[in-house]
Amino acid sequence: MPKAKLAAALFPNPLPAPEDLETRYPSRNLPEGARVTRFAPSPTGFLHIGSLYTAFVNQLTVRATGGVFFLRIEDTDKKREVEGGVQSLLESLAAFGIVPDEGTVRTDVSHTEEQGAYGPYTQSARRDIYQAFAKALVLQGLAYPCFCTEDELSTLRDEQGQAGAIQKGYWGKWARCRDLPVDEAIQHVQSGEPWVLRLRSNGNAEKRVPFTDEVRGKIEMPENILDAVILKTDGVPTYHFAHAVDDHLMRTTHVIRSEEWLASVPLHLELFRACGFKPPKYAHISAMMKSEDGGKRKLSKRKDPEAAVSWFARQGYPADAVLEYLMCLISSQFEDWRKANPAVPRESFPFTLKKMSASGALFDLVKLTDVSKGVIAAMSGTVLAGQATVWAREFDPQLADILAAHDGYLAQILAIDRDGAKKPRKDISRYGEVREYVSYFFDELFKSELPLPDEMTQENAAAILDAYEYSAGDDKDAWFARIRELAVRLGFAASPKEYKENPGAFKGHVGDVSAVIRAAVTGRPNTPDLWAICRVFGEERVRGRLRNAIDRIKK
RNA sequence: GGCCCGUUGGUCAAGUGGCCUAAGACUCCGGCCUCUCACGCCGGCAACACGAGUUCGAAUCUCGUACGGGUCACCA
Repeated sequence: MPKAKLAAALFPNPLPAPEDLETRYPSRNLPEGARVTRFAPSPTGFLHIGSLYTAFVNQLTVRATGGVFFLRIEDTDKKREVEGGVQSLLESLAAFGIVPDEGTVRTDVSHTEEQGAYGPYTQSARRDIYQAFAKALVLQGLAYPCFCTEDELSTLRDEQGQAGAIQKGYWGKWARCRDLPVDEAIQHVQSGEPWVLRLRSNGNAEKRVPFTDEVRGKIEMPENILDAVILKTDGVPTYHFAHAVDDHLMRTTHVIRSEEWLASVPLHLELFRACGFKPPKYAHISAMMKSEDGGKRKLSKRKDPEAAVSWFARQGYPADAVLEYLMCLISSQFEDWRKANPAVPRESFPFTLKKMSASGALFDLVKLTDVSKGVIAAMSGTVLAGQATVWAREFDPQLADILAAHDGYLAQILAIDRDGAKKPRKDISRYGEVREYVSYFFDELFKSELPLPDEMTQENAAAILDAYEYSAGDDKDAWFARIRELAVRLGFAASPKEYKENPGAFKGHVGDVSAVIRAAVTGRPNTPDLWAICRVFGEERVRGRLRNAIDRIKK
């Protein structure tokens, strides 16, 4: 039994039996049609907007079916691992409403723990499981140890590079260790030489393997012929092997991942077959792109700050806005649906993988901004104030201090033209804009300027401010009637229409008179409803601002 | 370079052989509403990558070309 000897030399330590693993992780008992999906990031501590998108689609796929969405940590490459990466990953995901049913789950802000019966969900803790299946492969002659060094491999690549149009990689006559006699292999192992384990591919490049991608439809590719590495020198599996073992044992039904994996499907299919597993369904989602120099390219972690979801938080885009935007990318029908169902949770949207676009979409910040304005417009003043305050505490401490000194004030300000309005204002797209939006309400931030309309002279402005008397008791109609009356008294038209009909007869119109008052109170040419603003200020502060403006003109 | 995927207005996209003189949304430009702005409403600009073929008929099917993207690691 030479193969058994090889297997024993390769794996001297006791390992679970594959059959036992099968019974330990039985088929899931789920309702008909329920799907099992997963999100499987490596813990680099950096959540890419594209990863969020993928995770989101995975979760969405499951929600309507009563299935399971789990999180698996792919930490098989210790070089890329980052301290605290898992924790920050979970936080980022949770902030965007991605909450797995199983796997490594956050239980509170400082603590994570595994949930579910198909664990461990962290690959570094599954070493024995991979090795058990790897050993079984060796026993069947479907895998073999390879002793080629990095140098040998790179000269192999050089030779292939010069050989022209041949398939690159470890196969055929290039696969030197493939046909190493078993005795020799055992000797190498026993002498302590480092080795990797490779799949002994029985693929044929002339044959084609058909499969169905859930978003792209039928695809045909040449069979895999590469003797891919499945166990690295340190005994840890490569992505490909871990994918086969984990997604089989965790009973994943749909592997939804980014497009870059499409090319390795033939390998994955061969791995599933070699292990005796039934392959899952695949869906490959196109990557998010960014336009540059007229072309498009993948959003890059290094070059594009907006590739990181943390960027959106810093800018103050509500997580909800990002998700709503992502929904637009997931299905073009979403916007219509949303218009018809403004308050329905997006999980209820009838979503299908098939409807997803097979081409990569440019990430459109302008569109996000529009969506975000809509999301923020739907918030009450109190809610918006709360969100903005939370944002400020993290990203604008000075603002946070000012807000804290005026408890409840921000909510009053933001309620203007918002709470109860049929057409709430849509001029804030990010929490980061709130500071500028409300600055004139706070004496600490107010810039005393007096932007007057083009035709308005200083004398006329002074006359208006001298004559104007603010009374906090007026309702909106009375308030405006007072301004109109003042306008007429000072030689301004009572309405813009009247002015337009006979411009020569007036100094201007009510709008100009209001503009002067607005400028005096707020320092700005445009604002939300001035009457409401003045109410929030209170009589004393309004009069104070008016007086200051007069002094300014007369100084 | 081999293999694979993709290509409808500036952007996201509907469209699965006749309903397409090609929908909708964002942007941009006009106008209306209006005390300003924002909103809202009305209108406008703007596209089937190219070439062959199949067909009575093609954005839609086939082939080729071009362009874009992915992949070819002991990274995922």
